Amino acid sequence: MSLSHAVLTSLLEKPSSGYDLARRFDKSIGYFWHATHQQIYRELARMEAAGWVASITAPDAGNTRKRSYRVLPAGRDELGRWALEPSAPMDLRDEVTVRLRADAALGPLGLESELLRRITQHQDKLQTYRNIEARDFPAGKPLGRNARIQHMILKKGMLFEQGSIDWTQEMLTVLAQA
Amino acid sequence: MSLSHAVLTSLLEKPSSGYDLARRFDKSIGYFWHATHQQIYRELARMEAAGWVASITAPDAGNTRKRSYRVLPAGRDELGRWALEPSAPMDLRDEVTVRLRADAALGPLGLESELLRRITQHQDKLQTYRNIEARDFPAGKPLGRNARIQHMILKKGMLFEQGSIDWTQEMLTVLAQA
DNA sequence: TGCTCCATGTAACACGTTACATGATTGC
DNA sequence: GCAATCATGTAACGTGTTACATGGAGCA
Repeated sequence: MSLSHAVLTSLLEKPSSGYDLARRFDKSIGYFWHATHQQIYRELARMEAAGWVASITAPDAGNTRKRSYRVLPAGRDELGRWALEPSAPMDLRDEVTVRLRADAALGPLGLESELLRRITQHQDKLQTYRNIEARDFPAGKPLGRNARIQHMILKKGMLFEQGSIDWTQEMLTVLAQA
Repeated sequence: MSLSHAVLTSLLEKPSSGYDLARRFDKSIGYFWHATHQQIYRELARMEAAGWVASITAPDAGNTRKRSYRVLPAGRDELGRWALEPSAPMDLRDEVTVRLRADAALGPLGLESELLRRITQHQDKLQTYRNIEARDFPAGKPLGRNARIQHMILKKGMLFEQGSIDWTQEMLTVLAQA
């Protein structure tokens, strides 16, 4: 698996506490790799035991338990090693396709409202990505290699959302025909 | 989760043995919902205990243990109930985006060959889908409601593969620029 | 005889989700 | 004082993966 490597990458970009990582996984990187805070704490504990990361009491901890994690050389090595492994293609397991197959097998169930709801969700997410794009990758500003890579990852999300909207709309017309 | 409901749907389309289901999940439906044979046997056992499906010794079992499963009314009801539940949006967790982020954080790692490999995989899958489309949904032939839904699901896969090819090619040009 | 495929299963483990617990800090 | 948020964690369970086991059938 690669949750640990996603966390390593995120930590490399910015040393953080588990809580901050969890919130970042709910925002930027997490749009592409969801994880709950329990998963993240578990991975951090494992990686610290493995010597991939180290933690100190966070500078802004005050009287709290807040800890700050950073990547150790062994973690960098592991991440570089892993990044070059061949990776499995993404699988597209979307519950809605199963529901549509069930609709086809059982007869019309009235999935239209669900599809409309999905379109709204995709539009919201697309707008979120567009806002991030406008903020982080403004048109006309020259970007470095890292920024261009990050921008492409964001674009992937935008393409996916737009494609989902278009496909769902076509699906609605199919359901509308008798 | 919904593996059980995916299996129910598949069984509804055609009563089958666990082995046959596993092979179908490796072909048609499985392009959109992967499952190993162990998962399927586990689900079948659970659903039989729950009264959603029933099994008999398969007609073509011979001296083997082969069993044939079919959906019971309780299973149909459950599937119809589930299909109208609101569903979570699909998450796009692609390992390659994590690897690219790692590349951005660590410096150029040489992911080009991996990306080229992915393009080939996406092209192969696209061709597979096109073959299925030519066989099951030939142009000019009028299709019923069910066939149109199945066709749309297949199209979703084709759109995804084509989008992945295009995006990966653009990503390669980004990596090629210094 | 030995090989491959058919067909089902057990066991162990890794990953993901949900519920709950604990205590400090911040803002009204 | 009270609620919300910050911050970390335990426990239980469900899902997904990997390795291995078992035995029949078909074929050279």
